[in-house]
Amino acid sequence: MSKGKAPHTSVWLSGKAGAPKHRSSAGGEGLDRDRIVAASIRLLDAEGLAKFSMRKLASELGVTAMSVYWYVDNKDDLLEYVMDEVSAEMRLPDPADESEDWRDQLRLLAREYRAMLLAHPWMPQLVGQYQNIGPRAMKFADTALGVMRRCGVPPESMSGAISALFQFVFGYSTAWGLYRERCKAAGLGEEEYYQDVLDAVTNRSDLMETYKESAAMLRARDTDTVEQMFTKDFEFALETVVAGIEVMRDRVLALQEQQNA
Amino acid sequence: MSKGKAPHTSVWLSGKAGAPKHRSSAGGEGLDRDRIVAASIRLLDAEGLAKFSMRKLASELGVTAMSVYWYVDNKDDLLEYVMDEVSAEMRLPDPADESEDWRDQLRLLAREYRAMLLAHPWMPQLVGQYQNIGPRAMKFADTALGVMRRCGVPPESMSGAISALFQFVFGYSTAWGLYRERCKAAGLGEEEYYQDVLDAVTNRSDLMETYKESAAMLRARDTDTVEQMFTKDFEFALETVVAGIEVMRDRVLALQEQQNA
DNA sequence: ACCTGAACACCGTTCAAGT
DNA sequence: ACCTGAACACCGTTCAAGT
Repeated sequence: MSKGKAPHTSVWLSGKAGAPKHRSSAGGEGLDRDRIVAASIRLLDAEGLAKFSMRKLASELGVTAMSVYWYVDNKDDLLEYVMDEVSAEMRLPDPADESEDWRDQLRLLAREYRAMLLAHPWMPQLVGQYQNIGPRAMKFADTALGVMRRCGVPPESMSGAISALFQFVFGYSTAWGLYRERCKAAGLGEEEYYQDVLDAVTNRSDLMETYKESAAMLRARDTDTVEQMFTKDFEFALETVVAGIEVMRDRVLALQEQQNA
Repeated sequence: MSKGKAPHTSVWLSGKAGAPKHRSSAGGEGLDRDRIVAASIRLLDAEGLAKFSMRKLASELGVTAMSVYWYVDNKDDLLEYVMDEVSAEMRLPDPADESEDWRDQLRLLAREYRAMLLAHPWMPQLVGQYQNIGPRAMKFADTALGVMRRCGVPPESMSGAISALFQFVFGYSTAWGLYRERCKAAGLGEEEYYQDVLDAVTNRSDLMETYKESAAMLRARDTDTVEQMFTKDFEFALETVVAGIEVMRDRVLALQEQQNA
Protein backbone atom coordinates (compact mmCIF):
# COMPACT_ATOMS: atom_id res chain seq x y z
CA MET A 1 0.00 0.00 0.00
CA SER A 2 1.78 3.09 -1.17
CA LYS A 3 -0.70 5.61 0.21
CA GLY A 4 -2.59 5.94 3.43
CA LYS A 5 -6.03 4.60 2.75
CA ALA A 6 -6.27 2.60 -0.45
CA PRO A 7 -9.81 1.91 -1.65
CA HIS A 8 -11.10 -1.60 -1.26
CA THR A 9 -9.02 -4.27 -2.97
CA SER A 10 -8.39 -7.03 -0.46
CA VAL A 11 -8.21 -7.29 3.32
CA TRP A 12 -4.75 -8.67 2.91
CA LEU A 13 -3.57 -5.45 1.30
CA SER A 14 -5.30 -3.07 3.66
CA GLY A 15 -2.98 -3.43 6.62
CA LYS A 16 -5.84 -4.33 8.91
CA ALA A 17 -5.48 -8.07 8.40
CA GLY A 18 -2.69 -9.02 10.75
CA ALA A 19 -3.92 -6.61 13.37
CA PRO A 20 -6.10 -7.15 16.44
CA LYS A 21 -8.33 -10.19 16.27
CA HIS A 22 -9.49 -9.38 19.78
CA ARG A 23 -8.64 -12.76 21.15
CA SER A 24 -10.58 -12.73 24.35
CA SER A 25 -7.38 -13.67 26.18
CA ALA A 26 -8.79 -16.01 28.78
CA GLY A 27 -10.27 -18.15 26.00
CA GLY A 28 -13.71 -17.61 27.47
CA GLU A 29 -16.94 -17.60 25.60
CA GLY A 30 -16.58 -14.09 24.23
CA LEU A 31 -16.59 -13.38 20.53
CA ASP A 32 -13.43 -13.72 18.55
CA ARG A 33 -12.48 -13.43 14.90
CA ASP A 34 -11.39 -17.07 14.82
CA ARG A 35 -14.70 -18.11 16.28
CA ILE A 36 -16.57 -15.99 13.75
CA VAL A 37 -14.65 -17.49 10.86
CA ALA A 38 -15.23 -21.03 12.17
CA ALA A 39 -18.97 -20.42 12.54
CA SER A 40 -19.08 -18.96 9.03
CA ILE A 41 -17.49 -22.06 7.56
CA ARG A 42 -19.96 -24.24 9.44
CA LEU A 43 -22.90 -22.22 8.12
CA LEU A 44 -21.55 -22.10 4.58
CA ASP A 45 -21.01 -25.87 4.51
CA ALA A 46 -24.51 -26.42 5.82
CA GLU A 47 -26.55 -23.99 3.76
CA GLY A 48 -24.39 -22.62 0.98
CA LEU A 49 -23.24 -19.17 -0.03
CA ALA A 50 -26.62 -17.90 -1.26
CA LYS A 51 -28.26 -18.38 2.13
CA PHE A 52 -25.34 -17.11 4.17
CA SER A 53 -25.97 -13.75 5.76
CA MET A 54 -24.43 -11.62 8.46
CA ARG A 55 -27.69 -11.76 10.35
CA LYS A 56 -27.84 -15.56 10.30
CA LEU A 57 -24.21 -15.76 11.30
CA ALA A 58 -24.84 -13.50 14.25
CA SER A 59 -27.80 -15.51 15.44
CA GLU A 60 -25.74 -18.70 15.04
CA LEU A 61 -23.25 -17.09 17.39
CA GLY A 62 -26.03 -16.15 19.80
CA VAL A 63 -25.46 -12.49 19.35
CA THR A 64 -26.95 -9.40 17.74
CA ALA A 65 -26.39 -8.82 14.03
CA MET A 66 -24.12 -5.88 14.61
CA SER A 67 -21.76 -7.43 17.15
CA VAL A 68 -19.86 -9.20 14.39
CA TYR A 69 -18.91 -5.85 12.92
CA TRP A 70 -16.70 -5.19 15.88
CA TYR A 71 -14.33 -7.94 14.72
CA VAL A 72 -14.78 -7.73 10.99
CA ASP A 73 -15.19 -4.63 8.85
CA ASN A 74 -17.69 -6.09 6.42
CA LYS A 75 -18.96 -9.23 4.73
CA ASP A 76 -16.34 -9.11 1.97
CA ASP A 77 -13.50 -9.06 4.48
CA LEU A 78 -15.05 -11.91 6.43
CA LEU A 79 -15.30 -14.06 3.30
CA GLU A 80 -11.66 -13.39 2.52
CA TYR A 81 -10.70 -14.60 6.00
CA VAL A 82 -12.85 -17.67 5.41
CA MET A 83 -11.11 -18.45 2.13
CA ASP A 84 -7.70 -18.34 3.72
CA GLU A 85 -8.84 -20.52 6.60
CA VAL A 86 -10.05 -23.40 4.41
CA SER A 87 -6.96 -22.99 2.22
CA ALA A 88 -5.02 -24.26 5.23
CA GLU A 89 -6.72 -27.65 4.95
CA MET A 90 -4.47 -28.65 2.08
CA ARG A 91 -1.47 -30.86 2.79
CA LEU A 92 1.75 -29.62 1.21
CA PRO A 93 4.73 -31.58 -0.09
CA ASP A 94 8.26 -30.51 0.73
CA PRO A 95 9.89 -29.12 -2.44
CA ALA A 96 13.30 -29.57 -0.83
CA ASP A 97 12.82 -33.33 -0.54
CA GLU A 98 14.96 -34.61 -3.41
CA SER A 99 13.80 -38.20 -2.92
CA GLU A 100 10.39 -37.36 -4.32
CA ASP A 101 9.56 -36.93 -7.97
CA TRP A 102 8.43 -33.39 -8.76
CA ARG A 103 5.66 -34.84 -10.94
CA ASP A 104 4.22 -36.67 -7.95
CA GLN A 105 4.44 -33.54 -5.84
CA LEU A 106 2.59 -31.63 -8.52
CA ARG A 107 -0.07 -34.34 -8.62
CA LEU A 108 -0.42 -34.19 -4.86
CA LEU A 109 -0.88 -30.42 -4.92
CA ALA A 110 -3.49 -30.66 -7.67
CA ARG A 111 -5.42 -33.36 -5.84
CA GLU A 112 -5.31 -31.47 -2.55
CA TYR A 113 -6.59 -28.33 -4.25
CA ARG A 114 -9.38 -30.28 -5.87
CA ALA A 115 -10.34 -31.99 -2.62
CA MET A 116 -10.49 -28.69 -0.78
CA LEU A 117 -12.65 -27.03 -3.44
CA LEU A 118 -15.05 -29.96 -3.52
CA ALA A 119 -15.23 -30.28 0.26
CA HIS A 120 -16.57 -26.72 0.39
CA PRO A 121 -18.85 -26.27 -2.62
CA TRP A 122 -19.11 -22.52 -2.00
CA MET A 123 -15.34 -22.16 -2.26
CA PRO A 124 -15.04 -22.07 -6.08
CA GLN A 125 -17.52 -19.21 -6.13
CA LEU A 126 -15.49 -17.26 -3.62
CA VAL A 127 -12.28 -17.91 -5.53
CA GLY A 128 -14.02 -16.40 -8.55
CA GLN A 129 -15.01 -13.36 -6.54
CA TYR A 130 -12.10 -12.48 -4.26
CA GLN A 131 -8.39 -12.85 -4.66
CA ASN A 132 -7.17 -15.70 -2.48
CA ILE A 133 -3.97 -14.05 -1.32
CA GLY A 134 -4.02 -14.62 2.42
CA PRO A 135 -0.97 -16.11 4.15
CA ARG A 136 -2.09 -19.76 3.99
CA ALA A 137 -3.13 -19.56 0.33
CA MET A 138 0.18 -17.87 -0.44
CA LYS A 139 2.03 -20.69 1.29
CA PHE A 140 0.30 -23.11 -1.07
CA ALA A 141 1.18 -21.03 -4.13
CA ASP A 142 4.76 -20.69 -2.98
CA THR A 143 5.07 -24.44 -2.51
CA ALA A 144 3.72 -25.03 -6.01
CA LEU A 145 6.34 -22.67 -7.40
CA GLY A 146 9.03 -24.47 -5.45
CA VAL A 147 8.01 -27.79 -6.94
CA MET A 148 7.83 -26.29 -10.39
CA ARG A 149 11.36 -25.01 -10.13
CA ARG A 150 12.63 -28.54 -9.51
CA CYS A 151 11.21 -29.57 -12.86
CA GLY A 152 13.66 -27.29 -14.62
CA VAL A 153 11.32 -24.77 -16.21
CA PRO A 154 13.08 -21.40 -16.41
CA PRO A 155 11.79 -18.76 -13.93
CA GLU A 156 9.88 -16.65 -16.44
CA SER A 157 7.88 -19.67 -17.64
CA MET A 158 7.01 -20.99 -14.21
CA SER A 159 3.85 -19.07 -13.67
CA GLY A 160 2.53 -20.08 -17.09
CA ALA A 161 3.03 -23.72 -16.20
CA ILE A 162 1.51 -23.23 -12.75
CA SER A 163 -1.42 -21.51 -14.36
CA ALA A 164 -2.08 -24.37 -16.78
CA LEU A 165 -2.29 -26.80 -13.90
CA PHE A 166 -4.09 -24.98 -11.10
CA GLN A 167 -6.46 -22.92 -13.18
CA PHE A 168 -7.57 -26.17 -14.73
CA VAL A 169 -8.16 -27.70 -11.31
CA PHE A 170 -10.14 -24.64 -10.28
CA GLY A 171 -12.28 -24.71 -13.41
CA TYR A 172 -12.86 -28.40 -13.17
CA SER A 173 -13.83 -28.23 -9.50
CA THR A 174 -16.16 -25.35 -10.21
CA ALA A 175 -17.96 -27.37 -12.86
CA TRP A 176 -18.28 -30.52 -10.86
CA GLY A 177 -19.21 -28.69 -7.69
CA LEU A 178 -21.92 -26.89 -9.63
CA TYR A 179 -23.28 -30.14 -10.97
CA ARG A 180 -23.51 -31.65 -7.52
CA GLU A 181 -25.13 -28.56 -6.07
CA ARG A 182 -27.78 -28.61 -8.77
CA CYS A 183 -28.54 -32.25 -8.06
CA LYS A 184 -28.89 -31.58 -4.37
CA ALA A 185 -31.07 -28.51 -4.94
CA ALA A 186 -33.31 -30.43 -7.31
CA GLY A 187 -33.49 -33.42 -5.01
CA LEU A 188 -32.16 -35.68 -7.75
CA GLY A 189 -29.43 -38.27 -7.59
CA GLU A 190 -26.36 -37.62 -9.71
CA GLU A 191 -27.27 -40.40 -12.15
CA GLU A 192 -30.90 -39.31 -12.30
CA TYR A 193 -30.06 -35.76 -13.25
CA TYR A 194 -27.62 -37.00 -15.86
CA GLN A 195 -30.30 -39.24 -17.35
CA ASP A 196 -32.62 -36.23 -17.55
CA VAL A 197 -30.07 -34.22 -19.51
CA LEU A 198 -29.34 -37.20 -21.72
CA ASP A 199 -33.02 -37.79 -22.42
CA ALA A 200 -33.58 -34.13 -23.16
CA VAL A 201 -30.98 -34.34 -25.90
CA THR A 202 -31.37 -37.84 -27.29
CA ASN A 203 -35.15 -37.81 -27.48
CA ARG A 204 -35.21 -34.89 -29.83
CA SER A 205 -33.85 -35.63 -33.26
CA ASP A 206 -33.18 -31.95 -34.01
CA LEU A 207 -30.88 -31.71 -30.99
CA MET A 208 -29.24 -35.00 -31.91
CA GLU A 209 -28.37 -33.44 -35.22
CA THR A 210 -27.13 -30.14 -33.81
CA TYR A 211 -25.07 -31.66 -31.03
CA LYS A 212 -24.03 -34.86 -32.69
CA GLU A 213 -20.50 -34.75 -31.32
CA SER A 214 -21.76 -34.39 -27.78
CA ALA A 215 -24.27 -37.16 -28.27
CA ALA A 216 -21.61 -39.47 -29.65
CA MET A 217 -19.30 -38.78 -26.77
CA LEU A 218 -22.01 -39.33 -24.19
CA ARG A 219 -22.84 -42.67 -25.77
CA ALA A 220 -19.18 -43.68 -25.69
CA ARG A 221 -19.04 -43.54 -21.91
CA ASP A 222 -22.51 -44.40 -20.70
CA THR A 223 -21.29 -47.37 -18.69
CA ASP A 224 -19.65 -45.04 -16.18
CA THR A 225 -21.34 -43.36 -13.26
CA VAL A 226 -21.21 -39.57 -13.26
CA GLU A 227 -18.64 -39.64 -10.50
CA GLN A 228 -16.44 -42.05 -12.47
CA MET A 229 -16.70 -39.82 -15.52
CA PHE A 230 -15.64 -36.73 -13.62
CA THR A 231 -12.82 -38.55 -11.87
CA LYS A 232 -11.50 -40.09 -15.09
CA ASP A 233 -11.60 -36.69 -16.77
CA PHE A 234 -9.66 -35.19 -13.90
CA GLU A 235 -6.96 -37.82 -13.98
CA PHE A 236 -6.66 -37.66 -17.76
CA ALA A 237 -6.42 -33.88 -17.76
CA LEU A 238 -3.95 -33.92 -14.89
CA GLU A 239 -1.64 -36.24 -16.83
CA THR A 240 -2.17 -34.10 -19.91
CA VAL A 241 -0.90 -31.00 -18.17
CA VAL A 242 2.02 -32.74 -16.47
CA ALA A 243 3.09 -34.24 -19.80
CA GLY A 244 2.68 -30.87 -21.48
CA ILE A 245 4.87 -29.18 -18.91
CA GLU A 246 7.67 -31.63 -19.61
CA VAL A 247 7.41 -31.02 -23.34
CA MET A 248 7.46 -27.25 -22.85
CA ARG A 249 10.44 -27.42 -20.51
CA ASP A 250 12.46 -29.38 -23.07
CA ARG A 251 11.33 -27.03 -25.82
CA VAL A 252 12.32 -23.88 -23.92
CA LEU A 253 15.64 -25.31 -22.76
CA ALA A 254 16.52 -26.40 -26.29
CA LEU A 255 15.72 -22.93 -27.54
CA GLN A 256 17.92 -21.31 -24.90
CA GLU A 257 20.81 -23.63 -25.68
CA GLN A 258 20.48 -22.86 -29.35
CA GLN A 259 20.63 -19.12 -28.64
CA ASN A 260 23.74 -19.52 -26.53
CA ALA A 261 25.55 -21.40 -29.28
CA MET B 1 -37.17 -34.01 -17.73
CA SER B 2 -38.67 -37.28 -16.70
CA LYS B 3 -41.43 -35.91 -14.47
CA GLY B 4 -43.83 -33.04 -14.74
CA LYS B 5 -42.38 -30.28 -12.64
CA ALA B 6 -38.74 -30.84 -11.84
CA PRO B 7 -37.36 -28.54 -9.12
CA HIS B 8 -35.03 -25.79 -10.19
CA THR B 9 -31.94 -26.93 -12.04
CA SER B 10 -31.65 -24.86 -15.22
CA VAL B 11 -34.03 -22.97 -17.48
CA TRP B 12 -32.76 -25.09 -20.31
CA LEU B 13 -34.02 -28.24 -18.65
CA SER B 14 -37.37 -26.89 -17.53
CA GLY B 15 -39.15 -26.95 -20.86
CA LYS B 16 -40.03 -23.29 -20.59
CA ALA B 17 -36.97 -22.07 -22.45
CA GLY B 18 -37.93 -22.50 -26.08
CA ALA B 19 -41.45 -21.36 -25.38
CA PRO B 20 -43.13 -17.98 -25.84
CA LYS B 21 -40.78 -15.05 -25.77
CA HIS B 22 -43.74 -12.80 -26.44
CA ARG B 23 -42.24 -11.19 -29.48
CA SER B 24 -44.41 -8.15 -29.81
CA SER B 25 -45.08 -9.14 -33.43
CA ALA B 26 -45.12 -5.73 -35.05
CA GLY B 27 -41.63 -5.11 -33.65
CA GLY B 28 -42.94 -2.08 -31.84
CA GLU B 29 -41.64 -0.64 -28.61
CA GLY B 30 -43.28 -3.22 -26.36
CA LEU B 31 -41.27 -5.39 -24.01
CA ASP B 32 -39.69 -8.55 -25.28
CA ARG B 33 -37.42 -11.21 -23.84
CA ASP B 34 -34.71 -10.37 -26.35
CA ARG B 35 -34.92 -6.74 -25.39
CA ILE B 36 -34.74 -7.62 -21.72
CA VAL B 37 -31.67 -9.79 -22.23
CA ALA B 38 -29.97 -7.08 -24.31
CA ALA B 39 -30.65 -4.44 -21.66
CA SER B 40 -29.34 -6.78 -18.98
CA ILE B 41 -26.06 -7.24 -20.82
CA ARG B 42 -25.73 -3.50 -21.25
CA LEU B 43 -26.30 -2.94 -17.53
CA LEU B 44 -23.97 -5.77 -16.50
CA ASP B 45 -21.18 -4.47 -18.71
CA ALA B 46 -21.65 -0.97 -17.32
CA GLU B 47 -22.02 -1.64 -13.60
CA GLY B 48 -21.13 -5.25 -12.88
CA LEU B 49 -22.99 -8.18 -11.41
CA ALA B 50 -23.05 -6.93 -7.83
CA LYS B 51 -24.99 -3.81 -8.75
CA PHE B 52 -27.33 -5.50 -11.20
CA SER B 53 -30.88 -5.78 -9.93
CA MET B 54 -34.28 -6.54 -11.37
CA ARG B 55 -35.47 -3.13 -10.22
CA LYS B 56 -32.64 -1.29 -11.98
CA LEU B 57 -33.19 -3.36 -15.09
CA ALA B 58 -36.86 -2.45 -15.12
CA SER B 59 -36.18 1.24 -14.74
CA GLU B 60 -33.57 1.00 -17.53
CA LEU B 61 -36.38 -0.39 -19.66
CA GLY B 62 -38.66 2.42 -18.58
CA VAL B 63 -41.06 0.09 -16.90
CA THR B 64 -42.19 -1.03 -13.48
CA ALA B 65 -40.12 -3.57 -11.58
CA MET B 66 -42.69 -6.29 -11.98
CA SER B 67 -43.28 -6.06 -15.71
CA VAL B 68 -40.13 -8.00 -16.39
CA TYR B 69 -41.59 -10.97 -14.59
CA TRP B 70 -44.10 -11.41 -17.37
CA TYR B 71 -41.30 -12.47 -19.72
CA VAL B 72 -38.90 -14.13 -17.32
CA ASP B 73 -39.73 -16.32 -14.35
CA ASN B 74 -37.00 -15.03 -12.08
CA LYS B 75 -33.54 -13.52 -11.88
CA ASP B 76 -31.76 -16.87 -12.14
CA ASP B 77 -33.51 -17.71 -15.40
CA LEU B 78 -32.73 -14.29 -16.81
CA LEU B 79 -29.04 -14.68 -16.05
CA GLU B 80 -29.01 -18.05 -17.77
CA TYR B 81 -30.49 -16.45 -20.88
CA VAL B 82 -27.83 -13.75 -20.65
CA MET B 83 -25.05 -16.31 -20.47
CA ASP B 84 -26.21 -18.06 -23.59
CA GLU B 85 -26.58 -14.78 -25.42
CA VAL B 86 -22.98 -13.66 -24.88
CA SER B 87 -21.80 -17.20 -25.61
CA ALA B 88 -22.93 -16.53 -29.17
CA GLU B 89 -20.24 -13.85 -29.57
CA MET B 90 -17.56 -16.47 -30.07
CA ARG B 91 -16.45 -17.29 -33.60
CA LEU B 92 -16.29 -21.00 -34.33
CA PRO B 93 -13.99 -22.93 -36.65
CA ASP B 94 -15.36 -25.61 -38.95
CA PRO B 95 -14.22 -29.01 -37.68
CA ALA B 96 -15.01 -30.49 -41.10
CA ASP B 97 -12.45 -28.26 -42.80
CA GLU B 98 -9.58 -30.67 -43.37
CA SER B 99 -7.29 -27.93 -44.65
CA GLU B 100 -6.91 -26.50 -41.17
CA ASP B 101 -4.73 -27.95 -38.43
CA TRP B 102 -6.78 -29.14 -35.46
CA ARG B 103 -4.21 -27.53 -33.17
CA ASP B 104 -4.91 -24.14 -34.68
CA GLN B 105 -8.64 -24.70 -34.39
CA LEU B 106 -8.19 -25.57 -30.73
CA ARG B 107 -6.12 -22.42 -30.24
CA LEU B 108 -8.82 -20.34 -31.92
CA LEU B 109 -11.52 -21.79 -29.68
CA ALA B 110 -9.46 -21.15 -26.56
CA ARG B 111 -8.72 -17.55 -27.56
CA GLU B 112 -12.35 -16.87 -28.44
CA TYR B 113 -13.47 -18.23 -25.10
CA ARG B 114 -10.92 -16.11 -23.30
CA ALA B 115 -11.89 -12.98 -25.25
CA MET B 116 -15.56 -13.49 -24.47
CA LEU B 117 -14.96 -14.01 -20.75
CA LEU B 118 -12.73 -10.94 -20.53
CA ALA B 119 -15.08 -8.77 -22.57
CA HIS B 120 -17.77 -9.38 -19.95
CA PRO B 121 -16.04 -9.43 -16.57
CA TRP B 122 -19.20 -10.66 -14.84
CA MET B 123 -19.31 -13.72 -17.10
CA PRO B 124 -16.77 -15.88 -15.23
CA GLN B 125 -18.81 -15.42 -12.07
CA LEU B 126 -21.98 -16.55 -13.82
CA VAL B 127 -20.19 -19.55 -15.31
CA GLY B 128 -19.23 -20.48 -11.76
CA GLN B 129 -22.83 -20.15 -10.63
CA TYR B 130 -25.04 -21.55 -13.39
CA GLN B 131 -24.52 -24.30 -15.90
CA ASN B 132 -23.92 -22.78 -19.29
CA ILE B 133 -25.95 -25.31 -21.28
CA GLY B 134 -28.07 -23.12 -23.53
CA PRO B 135 -28.18 -23.79 -27.28
CA ARG B 136 -25.39 -21.38 -28.26
CA ALA B 137 -23.05 -22.54 -25.51
CA MET B 138 -23.77 -26.12 -26.51
CA LYS B 139 -22.89 -25.31 -30.08
CA PHE B 140 -19.51 -24.10 -28.87
CA ALA B 141 -18.95 -27.25 -26.80
CA ASP B 142 -19.99 -29.44 -29.68
CA THR B 143 -17.58 -27.70 -32.02
CA ALA B 144 -14.76 -28.19 -29.53
CA LEU B 145 -15.54 -31.90 -29.39
CA GLY B 146 -15.57 -32.06 -33.18
CA VAL B 147 -12.11 -30.51 -33.35
CA MET B 148 -10.85 -32.80 -30.64
CA ARG B 149 -11.98 -35.86 -32.54
CA ARG B 150 -9.84 -34.83 -35.48
CA CYS B 151 -6.78 -34.99 -33.26
CA GLY B 152 -7.27 -38.72 -32.86
CA VAL B 153 -8.01 -38.99 -29.16
CA PRO B 154 -10.37 -41.91 -28.56
CA PRO B 155 -13.97 -40.95 -27.67
CA GLU B 156 -13.80 -41.79 -23.98
CA SER B 157 -10.77 -39.54 -23.49
CA MET B 158 -12.11 -36.58 -25.40
CA SER B 159 -13.88 -34.86 -22.54
CA GLY B 160 -10.81 -35.17 -20.35
CA ALA B 161 -8.74 -33.41 -22.98
CA ILE B 162 -11.45 -30.77 -23.55
CA SER B 163 -11.59 -30.25 -19.82
CA ALA B 164 -7.84 -29.67 -19.53
CA LEU B 165 -8.04 -26.92 -22.12
CA PHE B 166 -11.26 -25.05 -21.47
CA GLN B 167 -11.34 -25.33 -17.71
CA PHE B 168 -7.90 -23.79 -17.76
CA VAL B 169 -9.11 -20.93 -19.96
CA PHE B 170 -12.04 -20.38 -17.62
CA GLY B 171 -9.84 -20.35 -14.53
CA TYR B 172 -7.29 -18.11 -16.11
CA SER B 173 -9.92 -15.63 -17.31
CA THR B 174 -11.54 -15.62 -13.91
CA ALA B 175 -8.25 -14.71 -12.28
CA TRP B 176 -7.30 -11.99 -14.70
CA GLY B 177 -10.80 -10.57 -14.83
CA LEU B 178 -10.77 -10.40 -11.06
CA TYR B 179 -7.47 -8.58 -11.05
CA ARG B 180 -8.71 -5.99 -13.48
CA GLU B 181 -11.97 -5.50 -11.60
CA ARG B 182 -10.06 -4.90 -8.39
CA CYS B 183 -7.89 -2.31 -10.08
CA LYS B 184 -10.90 -0.50 -11.46
CA ALA B 185 -12.74 -0.62 -8.14
CA ALA B 186 -9.70 0.73 -6.32
CA GLY B 187 -9.09 3.39 -8.95
CA LEU B 188 -5.58 2.08 -9.50
CA GLY B 189 -3.80 1.37 -12.74
CA GLU B 190 -2.85 -2.24 -13.36
CA GLU B 191 0.85 -1.50 -12.86
CA GLU B 192 0.19 0.56 -9.76
CA TYR B 193 -1.78 -2.18 -8.05
CA TYR B 194 0.89 -4.69 -8.95
CA GLN B 195 3.56 -2.45 -7.45
CA ASP B 196 1.51 -2.25 -4.25
CA VAL B 197 1.36 -6.03 -3.94
CA LEU B 198 5.04 -6.29 -4.75
CA ASP B 199 5.97 -3.68 -2.17
CA ALA B 200 3.80 -5.34 0.43
CA VAL B 201 5.84 -8.52 0.03
CA THR B 202 9.33 -7.32 -0.74
CA ASN B 203 9.46 -4.65 1.95
CA ARG B 204 8.93 -7.15 4.71
CA SER B 205 11.81 -9.53 5.24
CA ASP B 206 9.61 -12.07 7.04
CA LEU B 207 7.37 -12.34 3.98
CA MET B 208 10.40 -12.49 1.71
CA GLU B 209 11.50 -15.50 3.69
CA THR B 210 8.11 -17.25 3.73
CA TYR B 211 7.33 -16.64 0.10
CA LYS B 212 10.79 -16.76 -1.33
CA GLU B 213 9.76 -18.71 -4.43
CA SER B 214 7.08 -16.16 -5.26
CA ALA B 215 9.46 -13.29 -4.67
CA ALA B 216 12.09 -14.86 -6.91
CA MET B 217 9.59 -15.40 -9.69
CA LEU B 218 8.27 -11.89 -9.47
CA ARG B 219 11.79 -10.54 -9.73
CA ALA B 220 12.47 -12.70 -12.79
CA ARG B 221 9.77 -10.98 -14.82
CA ASP B 222 9.58 -7.44 -13.52
CA THR B 223 10.37 -5.94 -16.91
CA ASP B 224 6.95 -6.96 -18.22
CA THR B 225 3.75 -5.04 -17.78
CA VAL B 226 0.97 -6.88 -15.98
CA GLU B 227 -0.87 -7.35 -19.23
CA GLN B 228 2.22 -8.81 -20.89
CA MET B 229 2.67 -11.18 -17.97
CA PHE B 230 -0.89 -12.44 -18.17
CA THR B 231 -0.76 -12.80 -21.93
CA LYS B 232 2.55 -14.66 -21.87
CA ASP B 233 1.21 -16.99 -19.21
CA PHE B 234 -1.86 -17.66 -21.29
CA GLU B 235 0.11 -18.48 -24.42
CA PHE B 236 2.57 -20.65 -22.53
CA ALA B 237 -0.20 -22.58 -20.81
CA LEU B 238 -2.14 -22.94 -24.04
CA GLU B 239 0.86 -24.51 -25.74
CA THR B 240 1.42 -26.66 -22.66
CA VAL B 241 -2.05 -28.16 -22.89
CA VAL B 242 -1.96 -28.63 -26.67
CA ALA B 243 1.41 -30.37 -26.38
CA GLY B 244 0.10 -32.49 -23.52
CA ILE B 245 -2.91 -33.59 -25.54
CA GLU B 246 -0.65 -34.86 -28.30
CA VAL B 247 1.43 -36.82 -25.82
CA MET B 248 -1.64 -38.34 -24.24
CA ARG B 249 -3.14 -39.26 -27.59
CA ASP B 250 0.02 -41.14 -28.58
CA ARG B 251 0.20 -42.77 -25.18
CA VAL B 252 -3.42 -43.98 -25.27
CA LEU B 253 -3.19 -45.18 -28.87
CA ALA B 254 0.01 -47.10 -28.15
CA LEU B 255 -1.69 -48.74 -25.19
CA GLN B 256 -4.68 -49.76 -27.27
CA GLU B 257 -2.46 -51.19 -29.99
CA GLN B 258 -0.54 -53.17 -27.42
CA GLN B 259 -3.78 -54.63 -26.03
CA ASN B 260 -4.95 -55.65 -29.47
CA ALA B 261 -1.73 -57.53 -30.20
C1' DA C 1 -52.41 -10.33 -22.73
C1' DC C 2 -49.86 -7.18 -20.50
C1' DC C 3 -48.62 -3.94 -16.82
C1' DT C 4 -48.98 -1.75 -12.07
C1' DG C 5 -48.88 -0.76 -6.70
C1' DA C 6 -48.65 -2.26 -2.51
C1' DA C 7 -46.79 -5.47 0.45
C1' DC C 8 -43.72 -9.34 2.43
C1' DA C 9 -39.66 -11.09 3.94
C1' DC C 10 -35.47 -10.40 3.60
C1' DC C 11 -30.53 -8.03 2.94
C1' DG C 12 -25.65 -5.16 4.47
C1' DT C 13 -24.37 -1.42 7.01
C1' DT C 14 -24.45 3.20 9.84
C1' DC C 15 -24.93 5.43 13.89
C1' DA C 16 -26.11 6.87 18.41
C1' DA C 17 -26.65 4.79 22.59
C1' DG C 18 -25.82 1.73 26.25
C1' DT C 19 -22.61 -1.01 29.78
C1' DA D 1 -13.73 -2.34 24.96
C1' DC D 2 -17.61 -4.52 23.59
C1' DC D 3 -22.50 -5.06 22.41
C1' DT D 4 -27.33 -3.41 21.23
C1' DG D 5 -31.71 -1.23 18.81
C1' DA D 6 -33.48 1.39 15.65
C1' DA D 7 -33.15 2.98 11.20
C1' DC D 8 -31.69 3.51 6.11
C1' DA D 9 -31.46 2.12 1.66
C1' DC D 10 -31.78 -1.45 -0.65
C1' DC D 11 -33.13 -6.49 -2.46
C1' DG D 12 -36.30 -10.61 -5.15
C1' DT D 13 -40.78 -11.98 -5.49
C1' DT D 14 -46.08 -12.64 -4.64
C1' DC D 15 -50.46 -11.26 -5.36
C1' DA D 16 -54.59 -8.79 -6.24
C1' DA D 17 -55.91 -5.31 -9.13
C1' DG D 18 -56.16 -2.66 -13.16
C1' DT D 19 -56.62 -1.96 -18.64
